[in-house]
Amino acid sequence: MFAELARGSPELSFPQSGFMSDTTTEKTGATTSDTKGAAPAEAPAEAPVDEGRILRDRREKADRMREAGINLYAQRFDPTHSSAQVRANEASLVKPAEDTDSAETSESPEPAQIVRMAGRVILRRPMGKAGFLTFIDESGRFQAYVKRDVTDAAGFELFKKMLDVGDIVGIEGPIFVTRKGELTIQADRLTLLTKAMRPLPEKWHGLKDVEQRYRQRYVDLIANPEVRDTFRQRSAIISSLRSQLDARGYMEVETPMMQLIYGGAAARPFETHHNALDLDLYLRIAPELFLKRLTVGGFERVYEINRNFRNEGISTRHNPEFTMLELYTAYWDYTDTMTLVEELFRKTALDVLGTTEIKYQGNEVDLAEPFVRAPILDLVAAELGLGAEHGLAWGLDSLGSVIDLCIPAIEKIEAERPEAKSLADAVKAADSADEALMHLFEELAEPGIVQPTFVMDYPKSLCPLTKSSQADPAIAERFELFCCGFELANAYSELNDPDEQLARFEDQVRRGERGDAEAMKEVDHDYVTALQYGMPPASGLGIGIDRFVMLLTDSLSIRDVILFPLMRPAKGSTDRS
RNA sequence: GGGCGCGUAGCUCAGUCGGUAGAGCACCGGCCUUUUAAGCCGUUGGUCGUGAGUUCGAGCCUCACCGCGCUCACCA
Repeated sequence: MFAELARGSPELSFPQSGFMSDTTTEKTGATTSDTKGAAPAEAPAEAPVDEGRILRDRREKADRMREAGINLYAQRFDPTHSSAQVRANEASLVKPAEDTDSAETSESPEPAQIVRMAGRVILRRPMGKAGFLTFIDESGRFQAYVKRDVTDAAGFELFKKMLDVGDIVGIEGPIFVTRKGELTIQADRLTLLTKAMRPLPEKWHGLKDVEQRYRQRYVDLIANPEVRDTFRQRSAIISSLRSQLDARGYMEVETPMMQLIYGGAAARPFETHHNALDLDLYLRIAPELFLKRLTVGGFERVYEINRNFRNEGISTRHNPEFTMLELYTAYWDYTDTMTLVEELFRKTALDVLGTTEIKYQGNEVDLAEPFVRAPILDLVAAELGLGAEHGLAWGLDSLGSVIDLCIPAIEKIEAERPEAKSLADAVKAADSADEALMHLFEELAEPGIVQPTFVMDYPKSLCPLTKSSQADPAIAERFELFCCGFELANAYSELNDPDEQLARFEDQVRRGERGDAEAMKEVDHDYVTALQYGMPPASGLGIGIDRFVMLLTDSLSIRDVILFPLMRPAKGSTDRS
């Protein structure tokens, strides 16, 4: 590839270099005035008043450049090297002799190789008849050296008079090393590729304002290199998961995001409407019921990585649209899925970070260690100090038995920990014994789980899509993976008995009628029909991709791993856009 | 939705006791042919989130509202 780079060839194309080009002049000149004239008919000619002096200056400068025949928005450019490629090939690219005078004597044994690079100018250091500019391309920063004696006249004029930090430029010339030892491209030719009309954030503090970073992520990405790294890692994580699943024989599918009946999770949906069919639809809260229909159809290993939408509050761990990996494996139960999760997490960390040792907000976790497997009730009993023969069980008829077992221990805890106040009240106010115990788990045990832990064996009454255990019918074969204090995955052995599924759906609808906003509103009869055709025993898994990315990138907020998190519209004067 | 905090120049931030708004960088002008946040000299730039109120006088005090962050509730 580099061999094609004609050594010092005069024919290297420089498509829009034409400061001097008459045709370019005419064309851009005409375009400019036409554009102005053709603007929305009665639109006021003046730009918005609040633009500020810097923006007005930039506009006036752009007008002057257009009048001089400069194309502010070039058609194309052919970079031969990224900054990373130049660094990787330093030995073969750097001019043999640094002595600039000898170049004039035309005796240089080998003409230096000419390269072309492109990127956004982030620093300018003019020094009279020469100067440096630092630019970034996707692989990093690099500097160019501009000098009146070597740079084309139009390029030098551009650098001296018109170039702004933020502009995107193309540079052509040989690579050399400066006296201070920095790898540099000598700009034999310098061309404007895109004019920036707005200034970049301050050059060493960057962009700090969190709100602006989220609202204008493009600026955040320019100004904060570590943000680029985070989103590169996010992409690499998803890519790693896909290749692992593909290698294991899973097929990626897409199922409906607009659904007539929503299901597959306990959550409130977004509502929308199809005009032509005059049909009310929901944005999906989970793809589960459709993916399982596919296992009925004979696809034994399927997965989907895509968005779900839940009409709930926003927090550092919740965005209304979030990305989930959901997969289903025929003939497995939830213990097989536990093994899969461990292997997926390990391999992804290795692929993306090169290690299984993770630091998250001060916690250290090694994914190479076997994940703990712990029944919920054992964790609750341990927190309450009840010992091995704790007597806790799912499906107890009365709340009274839970109260008898737990309240003495809870009261002791409340006395010791002020933040645990009202725990006893919450237990007494629960709708069922199962909910009381789940509440105890969430309050007492869940926040303290740092090492990766499969919390397993949930109450059947709260898991309408999960198959029960043979050993104890009150137990649902379900686990959730917790790590560093938050939930990362949820999985179970799938309920595939159509009669039982119908009964559980009907129970859900009754709950909804009693006022549970997160229960199903309507039985999905087609899903029951699918089960009647026979679904193989199967285990399903959901991994919250955003949270997994948070864990691997040490991000405190889900908004730091979602490119464009949902924000309220900016109103009034805080609107900077 | 509740609680706490924040909002000042394009960016990062000061702003005392209520006395009429500042710095650095950026911008603009000048000098400078291997710099490194280049340097030197000189300018310019403000609806102090919005709107009321108190006051002779409000960036500062009071109230309401808007937006953001953290947190609680809810959830994955």
